[in-house]
Amino acid sequence: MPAQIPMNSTHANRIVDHLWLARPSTEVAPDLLGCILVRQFPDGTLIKGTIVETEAYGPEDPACHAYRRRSKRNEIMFGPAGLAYIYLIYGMYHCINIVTDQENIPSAVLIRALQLETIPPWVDLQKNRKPHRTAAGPGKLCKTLLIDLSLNGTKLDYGQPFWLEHRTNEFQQNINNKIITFTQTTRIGLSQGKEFPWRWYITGDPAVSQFG
DNA sequence: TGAAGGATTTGT
DNA sequence: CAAATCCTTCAC
Repeated sequence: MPAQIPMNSTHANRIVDHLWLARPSTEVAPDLLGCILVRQFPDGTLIKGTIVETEAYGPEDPACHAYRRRSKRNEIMFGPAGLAYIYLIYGMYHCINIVTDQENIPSAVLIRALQLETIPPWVDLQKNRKPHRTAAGPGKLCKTLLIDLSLNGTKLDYGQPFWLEHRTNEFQQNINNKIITFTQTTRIGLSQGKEFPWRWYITGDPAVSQFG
């Protein structure tokens, strides 16, 4: 049994629930900016990071893995909101998505970059010249948080290998006061569906995986 | 059954 | 700009 952390009321209110994620990915993706992805390991170790860059994928979207048909790889995308859809890309990197919208509507948000609260001790700081870019990019993010295919289909819930927490009040106030702003633009690395502006990031954040 | 290519990253 | 590297998809 993995170590359990007692859930107090402060904590419970912060957990992102499935209903909140059961909306179109294009609505959820910008809302996830500023939310915190928490990774919990079997020994209880927690690594937290603020989401600073996302991309939405959905039905009628030629860039979506499930655009053509349901398959063994993409079937998690058809599941209920709140599952983790993880896939292997270019034979060497993993990417993590949050499944959104209603069941049977293939839809997910790719988490492209985190601003980490603390750098995990297993990260080679010699190699990572800039600590704040340790989780900049979907592949590096999964490498840093030790996320691979074994976690595909996991529910994002308190006590699980990962869960989501809502924005802090301070973060939300900074949005309200326009101290923090978002940029919406086109997605990265696609051959189809390039024209859809379904990528969002925190303007000027140094952990955003790519500018331009 | 085989070939092409990918929601990436790194180093030349 | 090309390599690394493996799984999925699609064509034959």
